[in-house]
Amino acid sequence: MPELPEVQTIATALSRILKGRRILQIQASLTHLRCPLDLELLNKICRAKSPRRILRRGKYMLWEFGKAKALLVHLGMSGRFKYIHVPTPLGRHEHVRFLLDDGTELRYEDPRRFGMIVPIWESRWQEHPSLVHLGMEPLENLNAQVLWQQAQQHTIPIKQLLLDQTVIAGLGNIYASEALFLAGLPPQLPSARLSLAQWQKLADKIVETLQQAVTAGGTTLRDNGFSDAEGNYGNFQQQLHVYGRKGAPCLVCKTPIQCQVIGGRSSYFCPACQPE
DNA sequence: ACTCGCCTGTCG
DNA sequence: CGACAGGCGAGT
Repeated sequence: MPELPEVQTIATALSRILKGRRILQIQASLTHLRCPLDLELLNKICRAKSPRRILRRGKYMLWEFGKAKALLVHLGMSGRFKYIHVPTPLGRHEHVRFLLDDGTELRYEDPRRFGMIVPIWESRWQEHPSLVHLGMEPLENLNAQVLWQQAQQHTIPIKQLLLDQTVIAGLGNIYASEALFLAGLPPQLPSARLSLAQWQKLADKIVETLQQAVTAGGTTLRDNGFSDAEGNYGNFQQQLHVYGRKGAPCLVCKTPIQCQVIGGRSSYFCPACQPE
């Protein structure tokens, strides 16, 4: 479940690894992840080339090889990259190999196969259907006024709205819970009921949380096992206030943290610090 | 706006 | 051994 900070951390690590390195060949042991793997086109784009840059948009990564040549990569639930610089037998879920020109390789591992690696050829990547509907980029153009306006049209709980990628791109379960805690807002509050001032505070806390998580290199928990392509773990788990802390005392007021399913997702909050 | 299907590891 | 989480897109 990599969210924006984890995807950013991975993109940064991949940029380091691929800088000045050419991709010799892409191999795959499966025909599909979430989408079909078009090996032929993937190789056509990447073979003997080095990505100009690796960008992130929401939870997507873009490996840009040219104006109209790119790989669109999403890690789904369990996708990760591993940098292999010592001969290592192929793991059961290491589905895609990127062989590099110095004898090292990148492997894409994804037990649940919800990720995607999609070649974009001869169309601007900005227009790809997966990207075109994404909402605001939180670290670039989060706008409380626009959020407040959009929220007027929704009846769903605020926590659920924060996970809607067409509204804000890149937030997932961990950081939505944390931002709501810091803003003092209960996750079940109907979206349309937030005042503009509350949206301004929430937007600030979203930015603050994500920036700190990027600085910490993401969040590594037992159930996500996150590490970047170089095997570095994140540190933000030490700064979590509510996520995964059901029954534990609130770090501010010692009230036990509650967990409630909202929109089908576990939502953690402090009933005292986030009153209705 | 809700439901389903895609998957496998982990938990009860 | 069954239930379930969980992002996203397609279908209703």
